[in-house]
Amino acid sequence: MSPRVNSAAIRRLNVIRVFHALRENPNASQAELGRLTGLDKATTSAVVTQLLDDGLVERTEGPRARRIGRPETALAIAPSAGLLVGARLEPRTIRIVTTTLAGTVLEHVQIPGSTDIGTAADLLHEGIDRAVAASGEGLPVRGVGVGIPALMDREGRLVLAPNLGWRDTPIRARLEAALGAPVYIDNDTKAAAMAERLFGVCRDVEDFVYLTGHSGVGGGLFLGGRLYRGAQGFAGEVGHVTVVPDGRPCGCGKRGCLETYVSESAILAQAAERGRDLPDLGAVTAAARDGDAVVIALLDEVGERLGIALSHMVNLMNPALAVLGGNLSVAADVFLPALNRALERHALEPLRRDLRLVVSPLGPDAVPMGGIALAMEGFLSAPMPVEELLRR
Amino acid sequence: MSPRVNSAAIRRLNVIRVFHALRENPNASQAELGRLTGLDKATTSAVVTQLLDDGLVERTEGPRARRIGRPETALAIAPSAGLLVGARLEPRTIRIVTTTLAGTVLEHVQIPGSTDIGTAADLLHEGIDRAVAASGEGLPVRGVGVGIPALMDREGRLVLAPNLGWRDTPIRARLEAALGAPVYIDNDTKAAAMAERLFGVCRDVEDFVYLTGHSGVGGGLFLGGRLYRGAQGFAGEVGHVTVVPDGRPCGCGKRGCLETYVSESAILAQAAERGRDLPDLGAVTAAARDGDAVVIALLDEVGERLGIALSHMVNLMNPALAVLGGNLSVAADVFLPALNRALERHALEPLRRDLRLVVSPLGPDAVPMGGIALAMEGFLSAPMPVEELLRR
DNA sequence: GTCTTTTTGATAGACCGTCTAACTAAAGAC
DNA sequence: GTCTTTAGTTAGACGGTCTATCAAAAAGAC
Repeated sequence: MSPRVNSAAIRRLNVIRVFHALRENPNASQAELGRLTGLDKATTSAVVTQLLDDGLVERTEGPRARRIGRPETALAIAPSAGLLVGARLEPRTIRIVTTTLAGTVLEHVQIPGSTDIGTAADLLHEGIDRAVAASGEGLPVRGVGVGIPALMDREGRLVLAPNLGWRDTPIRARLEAALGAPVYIDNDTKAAAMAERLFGVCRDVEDFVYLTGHSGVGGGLFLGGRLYRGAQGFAGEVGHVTVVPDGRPCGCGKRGCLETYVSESAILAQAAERGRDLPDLGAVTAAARDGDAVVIALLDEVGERLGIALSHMVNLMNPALAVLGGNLSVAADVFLPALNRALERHALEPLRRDLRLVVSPLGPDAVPMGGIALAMEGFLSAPMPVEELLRR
Repeated sequence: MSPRVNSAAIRRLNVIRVFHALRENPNASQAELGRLTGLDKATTSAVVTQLLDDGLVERTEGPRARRIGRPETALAIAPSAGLLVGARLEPRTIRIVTTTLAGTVLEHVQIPGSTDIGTAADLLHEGIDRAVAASGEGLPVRGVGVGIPALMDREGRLVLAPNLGWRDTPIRARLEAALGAPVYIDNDTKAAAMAERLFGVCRDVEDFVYLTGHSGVGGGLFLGGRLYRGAQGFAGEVGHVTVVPDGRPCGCGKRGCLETYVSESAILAQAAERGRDLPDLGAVTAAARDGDAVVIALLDEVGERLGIALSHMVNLMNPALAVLGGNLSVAADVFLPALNRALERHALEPLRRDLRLVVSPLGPDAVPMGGIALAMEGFLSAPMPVEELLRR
């Protein structure tokens, strides 16, 4: 049965619109919010009044434009309205960020993780408590968002992490019980794509793909103005797209997967095979910049293979933008020419012509900020997702 | 600026829900429609009253369930409410279908096409006039939907058809001026996917991919309950996904595209290269069934290559269902084993495990019925109130 | 300094939705 | 004939957005 659509649903939708407009434009006036959202000024007034009453928005001493007419009163998301928590959960490290409801970062915490998923969840719980304590004096936690390098289903169960040995854990339920706050949890790359959309380089882009490298290689699809999760929640597994038939064996049991060539560990392994023992991707990139022909050739191959996979995405999904994040941004400038050559060879010209290719500006906080994005969306559309319906 | 959301928008949404529920369940009662759509019975009553007043719905002599209580009054989409026209426009043949607003087929027309896009458009215009004249006595045409084997942008301009030499033609505007009815026009495979969703095998599926072979190979993506068009409208170009590095040259200028191996002409060409001169795909399939090892090996390769491309789609989009249509359904049973082997080798296990693979039941009318689907959706969600539309 | 102009923001009232609750209608059950 | 049950209608409550109007507050004209 589909959710009911009534006046309350409309209001909720318009509250979300105004909230995001104000988040993107701090110190905006009511009149400006009306222009930004397309809402009537009477409606805007009603919505803003509600947000003020709810304590989510407050009047500020914004800089006044010295203009003719009655001066506007500046508004902003109230820092006292509560906290959001975002986290990246990985076996080696757990990274936690707390922000205001507007997404302004308050605290960073980084702690060691655990290869045991249960222990890792406990550590995350402790870390969040610590980060929240450091952030506010009695501020309520409005939502916790977590990104995990694993196949996550739509109910927040960890289904499988091929490289980590994690499987079948109802981690969302577990954390929600422990934390006593709403928990939103998803694949780390999907979370990062959301961060790119809300805080990064894709704010006005309705259709983009996000590619990231870390232990593996992940893809996040933002299609038609929504994060696309797929039937089971597993969409975007670009790391396991075959780029070399019968190629290198992968942790997933197949062969020739993209991530057996372009993940950090894969690049280091290939470098070692060619007689270059390097500690990390930074060293690899440095060697390439120093003119080491073997390493340059290797990164050329990396770019080419990434380009093949991206070409598939371009041909299939016709995105307006492709974002390279995670480790991929470290070496991006070195392999970009090869990647572009691969695009020219494999992507259909009219689709490639208007494709923009950018490096993520979010750095190592992309995934935790993705958690913030998930929590923010979850908090705002908590009761009922009308947006979905109205987009059809 | 986003579209305004007000009470009228809610009503429009609920009208659409009720309409589709009634289309899928002819002779349903108001009470049943309320249960199907989740709407309150008062709301259902209001919506049905409006639809009756507008003449879109009529009371029928449906079979009455002999049950306790007041008997229901059966409803149905009124055949007198108008016509929809669907068409497939190709250089060789133009196929036209007319239906009621409910999608019940009234007339089929098939006429020769033209390799000149302008001439083809004129022929389509004439053919539609003929089909409409044969269908109804003064029934208004509520919408015309057309599927074309070309890259179509979101405004209904034909951008490029690599194989046909067609490019840059504002065909939607042209037809709309000529026909005097709203025209909805899209890539043929996208249209066929819509047909599959409204009339075919995907009625309850929110996430599926549609693969079809004709002159080329096309893909239609239905993601998250919507037809996905991509940033420019070009999404789904699976025919130009590279499946063989440096493989056979393609009309698009690249090499190794899927459609250079699995389109009908490509299969015939490959058969000829191997000493089997066969007239069409039916003959190829027959030869394979008769045990011709060369042809069997060829179709195995076809299945394998299709499987590689489908694996990319599965890994990237995690669909619940993949539909094979067009020519692909002719030989499907022969190459299906090879296709499944390719899926096992290239698609991630948790994504493949729950994937259903089916052959389209719509046959050669898939694209024209897709036109019907486009026209129906267009008519229902036209920005104007339905009443206004009916006055045209 | 005063008046006019301009813009912001609030508010009343029209209008249009859905939903609750009460009602009427029409059949079978007894 | 009366009761029970289900279908469908309708009045009224409630809550949205939108139009129109008004008060407030500043700059500019004089």
